Order: sequence, then structure tokens, then C-alpha cells
Amino acid sequence: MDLSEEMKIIKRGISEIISEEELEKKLINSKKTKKPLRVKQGFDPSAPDIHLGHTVGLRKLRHFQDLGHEVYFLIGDFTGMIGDPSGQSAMRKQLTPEEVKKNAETYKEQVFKILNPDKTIVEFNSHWLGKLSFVEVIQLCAKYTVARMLERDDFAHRFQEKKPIGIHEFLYPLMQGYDSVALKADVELGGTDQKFNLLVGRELQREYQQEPQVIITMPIIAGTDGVEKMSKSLGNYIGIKEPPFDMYGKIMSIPDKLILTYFELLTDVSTEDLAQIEQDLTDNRLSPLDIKKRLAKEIVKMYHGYTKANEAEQHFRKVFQEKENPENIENLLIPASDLKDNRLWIVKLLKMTKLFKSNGEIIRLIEQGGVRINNQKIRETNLDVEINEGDILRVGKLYFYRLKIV
RNA sequence: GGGGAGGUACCAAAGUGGUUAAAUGGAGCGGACUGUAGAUCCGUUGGCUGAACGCCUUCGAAGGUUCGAAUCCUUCCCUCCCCA
Repeated sequence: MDLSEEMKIIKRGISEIISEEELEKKLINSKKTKKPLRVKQGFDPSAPDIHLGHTVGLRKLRHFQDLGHEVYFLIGDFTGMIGDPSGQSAMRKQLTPEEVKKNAETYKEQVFKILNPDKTIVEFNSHWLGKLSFVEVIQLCAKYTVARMLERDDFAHRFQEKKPIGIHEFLYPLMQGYDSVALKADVELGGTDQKFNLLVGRELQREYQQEPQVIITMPIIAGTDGVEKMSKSLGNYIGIKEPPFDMYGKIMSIPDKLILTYFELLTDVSTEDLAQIEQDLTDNRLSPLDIKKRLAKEIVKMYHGYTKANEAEQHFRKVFQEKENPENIENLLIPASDLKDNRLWIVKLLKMTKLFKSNGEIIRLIEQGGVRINNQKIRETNLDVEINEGDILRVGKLYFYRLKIV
């Protein structure tokens, strides 16, 4: 493959690359010396569920692997104890070593759905950061200035808004940069919100007489709400481990304006197809609904296979388009001993679904018409419902249960 | 070290002795509409009790004053600003 083709693959769907010339040089050099590039990306172990937002970067790492390079999948177990301040408006809770360890393990289980395990080296930055002496830490700090730290957006904002900035938070970019030094990274990937940290890596590598890494920033994809970036803590994420239908359903609920972005960053749909889809959308040749269904199916297929993706699609059509009950409904087991004359208080019944934290929540939902039995809305909270084997209980839009007396 | 401002629910932000489980906005949730999109409208957002303006817990923490406190007093913790 020639250089321009390689560059084309690398440059698809990225946000920024610093700098293209340096990358080309590195690629050429790598080919000449037959030494693969060392491509690094760090992952925060505080979010053990890999979601589609993470896959944007992971997929790019995979591209590098497919081009013959090595990926250093760096789990920030040490930095995780501080918590990346990027994009945070306030200080984060520090994780305990046990939590970090557990999260890191979960991470490892999941990434190989995307990465090629043969070309992936999993590392933990506690290996080197945990060994630094206080003197060495101070020496590291001496390589950067407060003023430069304050150049960073989120620090600058917090500073301006008179919000607290912990001194330890200043160490985060330094540690991440030091990771690049320790790994002798050629390329580092990160979200656009990581740009500052990535740049610090370049600075530090220079300080340590290394050739600075090329940095590639990836767009941050918005979550299901279409506004905030996809993240676990905001609850707007789509996890790659989620069951096929949940995944399908969540993708269907994204705002239309995200369709193309998702196609571009989350699927293998070719650039040509992408252009076609965009055209079809603007021409109204295809409805956004149909295109979104294709998107959903495409993504579910990647993580669950064709059969499951198909099932999810059927399920969706049945439940939401034809307004029928889905085929596979979870059983809700009701102990016969709880029944009186075959009846059960509606609130107790709902409580058995484990969907609610309190009775108040249940009562609210009933009053708002969010509960149906056999498609019949229940509005009365003070009601003993007759329980028949096989009755279908529906809670909100999403949850279905088939009642079963045991 | 000195002086000043401030800590209210998921977030932002009112509230300075009772009618305050706490205005308002955002976000969330549910409903209507729809394409599980967007826009719009309505409802709802501490817990318990088969439910009532009843009880319990909540306005940084702990004590205190009072018939009654988010509101007053004391101590403590935390944040920010100015000066050094």
C-alpha cells in the first residue's frame, strides 16, 4: 500500500492531526526500518463499560493495526486515582486502587471486540508512574509552568469562574505526557478534549530527548441525547455489551442530525456509501427512519452478529411500528402466596419488576398513564388487579413482562 | 498571616423565623402527538404508610435558642476573592 492510501485510511473520520508531515515521515521511516509505529491511547479505568464513544478511537487504533503497527492500550490505573480533569467542571472523586483494578480488568475483556489482540500491548501506567520518586516528580513538574497549564480550556474556565482546581489536577497532563515518554510513543490518539494533554506529551518527549509523538484527535460523539458527549456518567451512552435490542433501540432514539456522524465514525460504511446516504437524506429519497434503521442494524451487527441484528430489527418493527407486544418477553414471577382471590395490589406488582426505588415513583408512573396491562392503561393506584397467567405488563415504553404465577 | 464573600435538591439559582418538601430555569421521567427523531403541549421529579395537606429525612457538619429554624447563635469543615 502506498503512503497516500495509508494516509487516507488514517485520516478518515479524525478531527485533527499534528502534524501530517511528521506522520508521513514516521510512516516512511517505519517501512524502511521494518519497525512498526508505537501507537498509544490511554483509557480512564473509571468507566469500565466500553461504549460507542470509546469505539471511535478504538476503531482508529484498529486501522493502525491493520496497517501493521503496534497498539499500546494504556490503562490509566495510576492516573485513574486522580481522575482526568478534562471537561470536568469540578474535581472528581478519587478511585481506590481496588476499584481501579477491577475496572481495568473489565476493560480488557471488552476491547478485543475491536482491537486485534495480536498487535495490542496492554499496559498499566502504574508500572512506571508508581516508581517515580518524589524528586523525580518534582523534576517532571519543573518542565512545565503554571501559566502553560492555565492555557488549557477547562482550567482556564474554572479559574475564571472561581472554581477550585486541585494542584494534583495539574499533574494529570504531566503524567499522561510522561506515559508517552515511558512508552516512546510515535503516535497518540485521543478525543478532541484530550488535545492539551496530548500536546504536553510532545513537549515532554522533547524534554527527554525523544522525537515528539504525532497526535491525532478524534471527534467526540454526542450521546443519545444529541447534545452532551457520550459518557457513562451522563447516562446517554450505548454500551457495546448491551443486549442487541437495547442497542438497536437506543440508536433509533438518537436525534436525526447524528445519523451521518454515527455512520462515519461507528461503522465501516465506505466513504462512497456515506456520500450516497447523505444525498438520499437531502433529496428525501429515503426517510430518516429507514436510514436510521440501517444504521442501527449495522452497528448491532458489528457487536452481536447478523442474526441478532435481524432479530432486533424485527422486534423494533413489531413493538414500535406495529404497536404489538414483542415476541420474547421476560417472565415476571409472582408467588401465589402474594395473591388474594387471585388479585394483587398494582403497586406491589410493579414493585416486583425491580424497576423502581420507591412506591412513590410507582404511584407517579401509574397516575401518569405509564402502566398497561394487556394494553389497557391503568390509572388507578388503589387497585387490586386480577392476575392471569400470561398477562402482559408494560411499564413505560420500554419494559414488558409476562406474568407468571409460581 | 489579615480582610471579605459564599456552601440550598441531579445541575443552576431563589428563599433570611411559621401557610417551605423548599419559587424559577435546565436536565430527567411519564403522557399526547410522531418516525422510540425534532418541534409542541400537559403532568411529574425526597421517603414511608392500600395514601391523609399524617409521619420521617433533607438546605456544608455538629450543637444551641425558640411553641416553631434553610432562615437566629456557637463551634467546626470546605470553596472563592483581595491584601501580605
